[in-house]
Amino acid sequence: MLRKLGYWAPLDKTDEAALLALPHKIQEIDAHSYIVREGDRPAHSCLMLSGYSIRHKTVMSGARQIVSIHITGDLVDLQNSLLRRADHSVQTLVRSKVAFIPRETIIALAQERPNVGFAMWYDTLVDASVFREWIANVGRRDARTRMAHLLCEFAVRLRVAGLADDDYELPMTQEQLADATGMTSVHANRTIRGLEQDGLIQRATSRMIHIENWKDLASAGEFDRAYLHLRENEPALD
Amino acid sequence: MLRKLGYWAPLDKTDEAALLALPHKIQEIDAHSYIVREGDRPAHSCLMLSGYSIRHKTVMSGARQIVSIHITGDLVDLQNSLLRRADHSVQTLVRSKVAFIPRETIIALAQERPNVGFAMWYDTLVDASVFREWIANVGRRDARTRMAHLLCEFAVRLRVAGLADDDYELPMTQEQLADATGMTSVHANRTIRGLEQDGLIQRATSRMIHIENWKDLASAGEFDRAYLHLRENEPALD
DNA sequence: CGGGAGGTTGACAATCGTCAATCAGAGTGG
DNA sequence: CCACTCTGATTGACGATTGTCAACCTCCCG
Repeated sequence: MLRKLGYWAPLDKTDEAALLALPHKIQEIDAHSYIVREGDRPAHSCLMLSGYSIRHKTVMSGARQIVSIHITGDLVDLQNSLLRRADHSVQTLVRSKVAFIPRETIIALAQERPNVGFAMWYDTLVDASVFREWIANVGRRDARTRMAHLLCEFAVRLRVAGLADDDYELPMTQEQLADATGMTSVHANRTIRGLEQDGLIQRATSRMIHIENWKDLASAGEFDRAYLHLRENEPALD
Repeated sequence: MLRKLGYWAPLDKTDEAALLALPHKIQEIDAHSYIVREGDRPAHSCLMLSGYSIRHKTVMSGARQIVSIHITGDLVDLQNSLLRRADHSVQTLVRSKVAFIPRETIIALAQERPNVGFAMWYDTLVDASVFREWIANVGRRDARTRMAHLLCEFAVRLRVAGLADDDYELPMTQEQLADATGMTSVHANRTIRGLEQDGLIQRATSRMIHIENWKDLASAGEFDRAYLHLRENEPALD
């Protein structure tokens, strides 16, 4: 479970053992519950063992912006817990299982085992790369492109994590999709229907996405997976 | 010079000495030159010794999005150099002095000296927090608010670095401001003139900004410096 | 069967982009 | 010192994308 960290950096057996030996508390969390709230001083980091969560910020006018979406296996809260004060909230999308790990033990482990520290640092760097792509996404692409891009990103990440094939569950309401892409829920609806009507995706229910035509969807979303910094031997989607 | 890292994490004398002993090559770089291009595999990280630089991405339609702006003292390129492949470009805004440090020596130092490694990791975490704020900025705020927010961020960062007081140089064209805030240069012009006409800022030339009324500007920009994760004893701007 | 959350649709308005022209200032060569 | 040129700033008219408001629908669940 905790081994996703080894994805980029080489970890030996003792590193892995040390990770697995980290003290942690596993908890089932209801859908739509907050794990961390903006302004908190969280004492724990957390790892998604199952389910999905989002990170979001609230601007003063009251609007919400989702800054990232997390799937099973993601280390969600390094960011908030290592910095002292949470600059954003973390919330589950569905009922999820989450492992909480005390902040100090993570820092201590990073200092004792440089390999592990580097792996976590690398994870932070990849996170930052995704953030940069999202800035470009909301800043410089139109609604249709943004939405297609989000669907592509989600598909690739689920695939890499071994959680989906061509069909996948997108556990978000259209309002949440809108908050992630910087538009209104009405426009999100029109946009996603547009993609469906053009034959790029199919939706069995509003939450189940089937990618009809990966090439066209990726092209509509101007999607290039380079920013995810996957391993080079990772198979392409189509 | 290299000591800004000690801002957040405690570094002892030997850590500082090790940082200063890093092999590096100092270079003067012309205005508007690329330090790294998207797609490169850079072998060096760099530190701004003087001047300003930006990081930007280009979307397929050709539009450009600036994802961050860097000032003297910033460690600019940890992101690109540690990840193997640059997902964005780095470009100087003005003639600048830059120290290049080989990627491997940084990684080695981080592993030998956990304190230094943690300090650099922390720097990455703060960078990521700024990215998140920018996602919210371009995703959920209107043009006027975005522009005011950018001006506030720049003012605070320059102030903290000891590089400016109430007046400061904003070494960007309006087209670059537009690329940072996700609008067009025409709209950036109208927006910044709007702020000036409402008495929030004054401009001696188009590059010299004087903040007339910090409270109103911060409020117009919905600016809350928490996301910069400054030290708590950092004095407020006004 | 009723209630509620989320999805869908239409009419209209506001923000912002596009295109194109003009202006201002800095540097350059004669 | 002056014409020339180039880049960036400024402005107006117009159009496109996206937001707002409001209604209605559909499905799920107790």
